[in-house]
Amino acid sequence: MKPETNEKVDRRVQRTRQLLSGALMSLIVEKGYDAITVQNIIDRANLGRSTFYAHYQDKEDLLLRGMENIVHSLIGDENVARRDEGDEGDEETPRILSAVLIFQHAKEQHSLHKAMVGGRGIDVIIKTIQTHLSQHVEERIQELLPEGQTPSVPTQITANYLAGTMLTLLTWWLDNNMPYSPERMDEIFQELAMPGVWATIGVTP
Amino acid sequence: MKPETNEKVDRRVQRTRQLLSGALMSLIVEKGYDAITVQNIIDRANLGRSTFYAHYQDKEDLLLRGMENIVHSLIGDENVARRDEGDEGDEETPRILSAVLIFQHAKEQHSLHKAMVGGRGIDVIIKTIQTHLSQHVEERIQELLPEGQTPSVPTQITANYLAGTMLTLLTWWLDNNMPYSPERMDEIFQELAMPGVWATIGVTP
DNA sequence: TTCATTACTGAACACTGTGTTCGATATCAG
DNA sequence: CTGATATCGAACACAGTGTTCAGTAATGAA
Repeated sequence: MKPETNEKVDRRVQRTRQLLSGALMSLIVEKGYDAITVQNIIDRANLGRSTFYAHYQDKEDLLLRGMENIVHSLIGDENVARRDEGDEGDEETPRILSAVLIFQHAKEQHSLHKAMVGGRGIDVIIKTIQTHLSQHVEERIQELLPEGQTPSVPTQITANYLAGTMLTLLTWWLDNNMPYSPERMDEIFQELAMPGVWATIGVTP
Repeated sequence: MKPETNEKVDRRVQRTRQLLSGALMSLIVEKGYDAITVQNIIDRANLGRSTFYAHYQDKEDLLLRGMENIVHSLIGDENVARRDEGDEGDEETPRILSAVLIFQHAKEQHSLHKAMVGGRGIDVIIKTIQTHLSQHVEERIQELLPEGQTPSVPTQITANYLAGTMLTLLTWWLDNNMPYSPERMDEIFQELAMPGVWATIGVTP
């Protein structure tokens, strides 16, 4: 409702939201999303029941509103908002999606990642990540596409395919206790997933 | 007949299980798995509450035990148990996974498919399908692998990748109201996913 | 047909978790 | 200081779960 003026939020509100969000995150790692009750959350955060419902509709609402942060903390901001460029230096192989960053990040915070996307992950989270990644990839493809050329497969599908493959590999890797290095996983990703993409967009790296 | 095998189940038992399973399936299509209560199921099946709990632990138990049928009805028996062979005739392009059958099947029963794997699907079902498909694919890859050759990527990963890609595409297709024909989707699948696979196993189709 | 066995019935119950309400209390900004 | 706003927490109504048990019905074997 209020664009900018609304910066006069009571300090208590910010603190409350942060406590709730933090409580949820730590509980997710500990016992998994499904097993968490609202009572657990407010106990952990030391807040009253009605306070919780004054801020969020339910457990899922809390999860969803904290999603931005979660996605960043899962995938890494570098990847999420990689409008930057870089890749300069060597032109040799353009990168559409740098799997290595994601796998490295997952290794650092593997408890969180495992709770979120491994095993019985939280499907809302997975879908969101998939959507973000997919969008990011689609933009990258558009950039790489030669002038006026039409790929043999709609870019939306290709983007979706790449994002999905990324998550499939990540999930497998986490479920199997990270048996290869992030660098190796990136190699595998590039080797399995990319040839088809290069062919469809008519670029030979 | 089976002398010893404990197949002497009361006809009522079979009928009961079938009613419950059928009730669950129709309810899934109607309102989605999450929204279903045990009460809904027994109302639809016209059975008593205690009868339900005499057979199954809970809603998920019912789902899991009926899974075999479900997976078959989703993927199509031809694909699930494709130990057959065929593929004779033309040797031209060996098929590891025939996506066209799956997409065709999904089109015929798209309400069920959508409820199961589209949008907010049932993750237990998706995981199960992924596992079955992945196993099937791994066997096919082993068959195609030239004598004594070691692929550059572990076959388990490749199989997982292919099954995951299949499901990613299928989900996208269902979520977007099947904008292309099953045949076209199969083409896309072969074009995007397979080149990397051929490269890693050292086969050029 | 008879009859012991096995399966289904359905109401009652205890239990867990949800989401709301409201008066009392604490903390805010000005 | 003061009025506005946020939190507290107990109490409540509600929905769904899973169990129990005495009564009833169907089954299959003799």
